[in-house]
Amino acid sequence: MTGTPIRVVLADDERMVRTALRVILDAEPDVEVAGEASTGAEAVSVVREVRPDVVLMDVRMPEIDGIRATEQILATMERPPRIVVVTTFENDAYVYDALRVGAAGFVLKRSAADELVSAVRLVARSDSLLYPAAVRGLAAEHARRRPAAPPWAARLTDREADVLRLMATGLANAEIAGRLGVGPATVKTHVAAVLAKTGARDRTQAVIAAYESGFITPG
Amino acid sequence: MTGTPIRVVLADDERMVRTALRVILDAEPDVEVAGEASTGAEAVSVVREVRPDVVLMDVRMPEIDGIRATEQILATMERPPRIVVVTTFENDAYVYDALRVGAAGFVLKRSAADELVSAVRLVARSDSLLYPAAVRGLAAEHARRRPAAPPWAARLTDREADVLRLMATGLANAEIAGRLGVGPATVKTHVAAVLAKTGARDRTQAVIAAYESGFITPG
DNA sequence: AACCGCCTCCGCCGTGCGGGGGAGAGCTGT
DNA sequence: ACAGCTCTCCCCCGCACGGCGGAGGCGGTT
Repeated sequence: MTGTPIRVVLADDERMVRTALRVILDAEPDVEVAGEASTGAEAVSVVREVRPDVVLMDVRMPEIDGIRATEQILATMERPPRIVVVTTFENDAYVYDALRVGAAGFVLKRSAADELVSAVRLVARSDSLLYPAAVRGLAAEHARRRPAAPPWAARLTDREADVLRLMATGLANAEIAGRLGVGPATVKTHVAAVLAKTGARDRTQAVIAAYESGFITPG
Repeated sequence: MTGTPIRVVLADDERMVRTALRVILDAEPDVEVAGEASTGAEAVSVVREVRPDVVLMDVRMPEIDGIRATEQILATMERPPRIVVVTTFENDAYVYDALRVGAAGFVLKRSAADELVSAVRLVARSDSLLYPAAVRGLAAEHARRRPAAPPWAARLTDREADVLRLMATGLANAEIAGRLGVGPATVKTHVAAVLAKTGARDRTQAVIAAYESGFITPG
């Protein structure tokens, strides 16, 4: 626990917010504020320079907003820091964009001090805890709301279509079986039927066919 | 801090996992394991009975899976507990469903002990920290939009990107090898790297990730 | 009744796949 | 000179996958 402290960079256009955050974080022995930035562009350069563990990034900032700054940092650095987006409103539309470009999480400005500190510690030393990369695919996931009638769709039975949809979410046969409440052998039968009817050689080709034909759609 | 302990219910079909979780949590003075369940149906009834603060819910369970158990608990209780989904794979498709039905978060089984404890404490006493209720509106509200650059695309090497593209056309390893003019063993190495970096369990999940992230597009 | 499509499940079996190592060559930046 | 990354290739191993054939039940159609 008493190793090197968690190095944090604060990016917010309001000085008051920055100092508030700094006061909170400086009170913690294992956290060190390594830099500050007041614009998105500044944030990018400061982060590149000091190479922190965590960045607290405001969404609304002049020149470049927090989203694009996040995007640039994650895209251009080889070992990028974990970026926590700081926002005022829970339903801020920016939040969704932040998640999509790869932010590790977000905190509300009205959060209690210890919640903020918890968040920093959490993202600093866990790359797989609450809502990781998976969330970023969520938007795409739920956009699958458009049946487009592929040529072979009519030939698939209801059950086979169910199985194909679950295959296209990356599930293994045993998992599909659990989901549908049937035995693994049954799933294998349906999978075989799907492969035959779609002309696919394996489940991967079947999933590709499902995407390409519009049977299922990405975001 | 020294009020009533956080009461936790463990739901997992494997006894070993349950005891492991129990050992970890019992070591914490402010956490108390109030009950265990080995099936989804049992989880629902146990949770109703002991009324815990937090439920650690496995996704894969007999009778009723963790998703439906979560759904039932949240739907039928007036003050439902916070439910943390426990999963093995970061990209487990169940995760999306878990979020949609209202899970508070999820942890990976390979997480460190203190990460688990942090997660329990976090969800127990914060309803507005990392990824709160707002995320659940994501599926409904923020259905479409462009995924932009996937966070892992930058981390793929040129060769790995080549391999992923060929994987996404349905080619087997040997075929990719022939296409790239290298040996099959080399392709296997690249495939393994792609799986690791995308968090995919097998080539099918990797291809799905490629589609969903916009790395490749249908048509 | 006879037929047929669909769903459910059971074996057996070969193999491609993915995890776990390791290793050498080349190239870059310090 | 050295570390670090990438690309190349090798081994062993366990297992999920997919191909094969077979079977029973159930509901429609003829």
